[in-house]
Amino acid sequence: MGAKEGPEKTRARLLDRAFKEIQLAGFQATGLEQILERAGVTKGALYHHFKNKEELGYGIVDEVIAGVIRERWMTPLKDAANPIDTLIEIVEGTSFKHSDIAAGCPLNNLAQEMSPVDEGLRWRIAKVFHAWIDAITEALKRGQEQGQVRREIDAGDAASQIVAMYEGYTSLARNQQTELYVMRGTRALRHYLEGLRAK
Amino acid sequence: MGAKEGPEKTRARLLDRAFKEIQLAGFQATGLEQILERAGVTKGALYHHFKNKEELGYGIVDEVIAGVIRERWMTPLKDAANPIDTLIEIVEGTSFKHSDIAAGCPLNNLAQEMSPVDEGLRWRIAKVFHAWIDAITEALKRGQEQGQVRREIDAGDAASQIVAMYEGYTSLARNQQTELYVMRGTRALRHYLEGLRAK
Amino acid sequence: MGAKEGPEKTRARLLDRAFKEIQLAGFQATGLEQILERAGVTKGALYHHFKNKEELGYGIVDEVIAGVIRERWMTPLKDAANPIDTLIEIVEGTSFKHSDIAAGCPLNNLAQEMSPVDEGLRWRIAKVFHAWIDAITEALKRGQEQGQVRREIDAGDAASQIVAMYEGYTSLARNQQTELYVMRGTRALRHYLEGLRAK
Amino acid sequence: MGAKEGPEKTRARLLDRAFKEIQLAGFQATGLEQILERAGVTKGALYHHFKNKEELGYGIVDEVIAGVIRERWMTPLKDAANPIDTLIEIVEGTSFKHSDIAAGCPLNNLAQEMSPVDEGLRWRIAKVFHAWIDAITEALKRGQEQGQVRREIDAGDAASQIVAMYEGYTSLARNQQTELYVMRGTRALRHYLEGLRAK
DNA sequence: ACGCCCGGGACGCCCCGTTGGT
DNA sequence: ACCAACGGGGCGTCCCGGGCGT
Repeated sequence: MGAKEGPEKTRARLLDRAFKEIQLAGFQATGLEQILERAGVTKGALYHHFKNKEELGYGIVDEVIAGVIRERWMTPLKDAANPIDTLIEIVEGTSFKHSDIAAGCPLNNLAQEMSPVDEGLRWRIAKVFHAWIDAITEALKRGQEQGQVRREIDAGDAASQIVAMYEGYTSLARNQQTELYVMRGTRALRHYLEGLRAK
Repeated sequence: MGAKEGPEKTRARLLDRAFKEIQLAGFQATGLEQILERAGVTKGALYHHFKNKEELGYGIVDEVIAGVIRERWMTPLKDAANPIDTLIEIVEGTSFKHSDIAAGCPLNNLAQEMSPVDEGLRWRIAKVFHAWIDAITEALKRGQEQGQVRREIDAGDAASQIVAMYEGYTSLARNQQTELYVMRGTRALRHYLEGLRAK
Repeated sequence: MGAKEGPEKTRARLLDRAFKEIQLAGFQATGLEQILERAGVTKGALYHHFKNKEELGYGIVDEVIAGVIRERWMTPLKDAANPIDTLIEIVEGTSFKHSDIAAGCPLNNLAQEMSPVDEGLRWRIAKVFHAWIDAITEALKRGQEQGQVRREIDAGDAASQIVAMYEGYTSLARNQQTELYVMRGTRALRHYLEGLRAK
Repeated sequence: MGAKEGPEKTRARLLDRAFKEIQLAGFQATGLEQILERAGVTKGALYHHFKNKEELGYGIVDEVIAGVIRERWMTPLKDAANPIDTLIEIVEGTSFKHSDIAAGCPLNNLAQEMSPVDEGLRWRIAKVFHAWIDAITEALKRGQEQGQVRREIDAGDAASQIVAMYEGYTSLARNQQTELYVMRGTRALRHYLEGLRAK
């Protein structure tokens, strides 16, 4: 089976595999059997760890996706010498791999698909978005205090702008399946970020 | 039955109602029976006009959604005296109604949900996005010729930026269900558009 | 359209095409649309000539299939100098073409598929079988009077035996899709028929 | 519920009931829901044991029908002192009950209905027919070795003749719904079998 | 506690034979 | 003779519990 490594391992396998499958086909289009098969786990095990598909989704948002965002954005920003430099680095690190372009941003994907369908999921996704924007806001505020970021801008507005642009371009790229919009997106974001620097 | 106004009317009712229901719950989560019931049309009529649910989706994209975008964006831009003024008007016309915020942009909603699930749908959505960006690009180019838009900017880049920002903020607002991101979005877009004006 | 040749022509086209399609896939598995398309006739026309699919089936049995049997068996037997010679000729005329083997005997096909499903159809098929066996019986009786057929055999029994063997081997061949059973069938039938000759 | 006797029991119930219903109305005309209801089993159970209706059909052919034929023909022949006596016993054991006449031979019924519709089913049915004829062939050969069966006949041809006659008369009887053809069939078969005896 | 097999039903989509109005 | 509309099922899928074993 591959299991026999303790329940925590099983749970992690489930979350990990479910996240990947859902990323490929969307939440509703992904059957539990499919996840189970790929994870090498049985239905009994799934329902031991999660009450239902919805709660599996909660786990994915709260643990997997939030983790991805945290690792990619929050952690680097936490102890960044200069938030703008760090943000540029993050943005420029965007993958140009075709599969990554087609994958899009997991948080936004789930948000768009599930927001009207499942209030609990919507709410959890909203929390992650909020935390994300908040982390950027805080970083920019610190930048303002340190004289690296222009004082007259509203940090919250700027953080929103960064996330909105990021999601907007990522969405476009995902649908168009072209590098073009990834390029335009990173360029536009860098341009915007440079414009935030204090003179 | 409520019909009896010719087949074209029936087809239109189907498309219209399907669009609305899908906008509320997403494509996959919306059952055909539900659409049928609300439209006051029978299953036979549906399958007379459309081969299957997928082709109904194609009709929605090609006719309904493309029509909405065209009406809201393309038509005003077509004979705009000044593209930037017109774009600002469009952007500022964004509804703050709670239901509209929760609805989001139908094109982007479908794009995010269905792009990985249905290639035919993805392709049709991509075409609409392309036409949309193209219309803005052309309008900006005309603005450049007429000395209303800064000559040094790339019209295509700017058009992408406008659409990306619009979709990004709309997505955020839809998930957060707050006016905040609509406000931030319109403000940011107006700011961006003003920055495109020739001095 | 190809029509415009009077209603009788349309009806004939319908029957003919329906017979062919049903022969290929069975009665239930053959959709009306399929028949209609191949016949180049519209649904309205079909329901003008036949009350429903069932009655179309009746038409096929009474007119097309009965006609085939009549032409192949009854007519030659009607004015046969020697019934045994004629029967042997008929039997040896069996086609070895792969498509004909797979087609089987239309009467028996319909009989096996539809007898438990549609009493009206069963009854009409039974009538055709009866007429068929009857024709052979009569021919054999004439043969007995003319001293060509052994007097001690029961003509009805022998006629049944001929039809039963014919249908039995045809069924086998159709399912096995091999010439083998056609060969064995014709050989066995000829052998049996020879055995009926008066010494 | 009625079950709770292990999965094997459920599967058997499904096969058994499906066989009976199909025997009454044909494969295509028999709805799964109908089978399920009569079997006292739910759809979930059905699709746990079988991939789809087709595979249920496979199960019926391979397990139920093949079993019936085996029990009725193969097993008695296996250790028959004299194959001809045994065959006559089998043939004379044919039921004259009206419901049995109308039922016909399950193997031939399925063969005629489904051979052109489902290749997988056709193939499986063909295998059973082959095994059936083969068993008779072997028995006759043993009879030849033991001096009970005439040496000059071809055992394979004779076996085919037996099956073809059996199926032919059964078909006729099923369609005509008369004992007449069962009588004629058994009489003809006995006559034929007696003719095979070594003098 | 953890995992597995078997089973449970509710829909989901779609196809089919059919009927009005012209 | 025809187009448009009708609506009943058909099969299959999906998410989910319960009983057992370990």
